[in-house]
Amino acid sequence: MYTISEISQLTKTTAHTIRYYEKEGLLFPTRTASGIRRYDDTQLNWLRFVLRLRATHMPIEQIREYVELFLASSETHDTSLERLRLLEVHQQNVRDQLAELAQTEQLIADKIAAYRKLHPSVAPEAFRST
Amino acid sequence: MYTISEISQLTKTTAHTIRYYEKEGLLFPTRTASGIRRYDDTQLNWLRFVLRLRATHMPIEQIREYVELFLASSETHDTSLERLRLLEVHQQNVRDQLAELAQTEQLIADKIAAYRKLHPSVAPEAFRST
DNA sequence: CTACACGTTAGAGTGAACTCTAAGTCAAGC
DNA sequence: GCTTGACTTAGAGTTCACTCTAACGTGTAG
Repeated sequence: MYTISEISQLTKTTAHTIRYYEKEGLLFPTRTASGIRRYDDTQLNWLRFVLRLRATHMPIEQIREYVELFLASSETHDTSLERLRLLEVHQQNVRDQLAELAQTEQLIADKIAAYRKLHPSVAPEAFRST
Repeated sequence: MYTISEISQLTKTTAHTIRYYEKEGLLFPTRTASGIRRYDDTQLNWLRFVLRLRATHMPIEQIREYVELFLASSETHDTSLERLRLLEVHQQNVRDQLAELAQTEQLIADKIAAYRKLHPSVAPEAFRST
C-alpha cells in the first residue's frame, strides 16, 4: 500500500493532480481510519493507464465514463461491451493523431532540409559536438 | 485574393480564430481602403502551415517567435539559422509525441484484444455491416 | 511532549486557446 | 434609398486541466 506522495513519485505526477483525478471520479483509494489515502498496486496500475490515456488527449470526462461503466458492471448487467466500444473510439482518435503527426513530421523535415541547404556547414543539432 | 470568410472555408477554421491569430502576431493580411482583410496565397499557405504546427501542439508563442525571426531577417542580419533551430526543436517534440502515441496505441490494442476474447462473436466496429 | 514533515479539505486562481458579444461600418441587390 | 448580410473592433466569457492556497489534522523522531 502506498501513500499519495509515494504514488506521486512513482508516477511523476503531483499529489495535487492525483487528488484532482479522484475528485473527477477517476480514482478510488481506500482510506485509513484517520482519512489518509492508501493506494494498492491495482490503483497504481490504473493511474498509470489513465496517464497514458491523458497523454493521448482522452478527455477526463470520457475516462470517467469508462470508470463508471466498470463500476456499474455486475452479474445482471455486463458493461464490458460498452467499455470495448469506448476503447475502440479512442483507438481511432489515437490513430488519427498518429497520422496527423506523421504528416507534419514529414513537412517539418522537408522545411529543415531546405534550411540546411542554405547553411551547408551546419550539422543537425543532435550531431554537433558539445 | 481572399476575404476572411473564404479563408475560413478553405482552412475549415472560424473567422474568429483567424482574427485571433492575427492579434497574436501570426498573420499579416493586407487591408482594403475601408479596412477589410485581404489574404493572398502566401498568407493562405502560411496559415495552413500554422494549423499543422498547432495540430502538433506547438504553442502560439513559439510560432510567433518563428514569425518574428522571419520578419527580422535582412541582408545584414540573417535569422534563418535560428528558425532552423526552432524547427529542429519542434521536430523533436513531434517525434516524442509520435513515440508516446504509438506506445499507447499498442496498449489500447492489447486491452481491446482482451475485451474481444470475452465477446468472441463481436467483430470490430469497423468490420460490422451497416 | 513537542517539533515538524506530511496529510487533509473546500474552494480560488492560472494559463492556453479559443469563442463570443455588442455596437457599429460598409457594399451589393432590389 | 433601404435592407441584408458580411465585415470591423475591443474586450468579455468559456472550457479544460490543472495548480495552488489557507487553515487545519496526523504521526513519528528525538
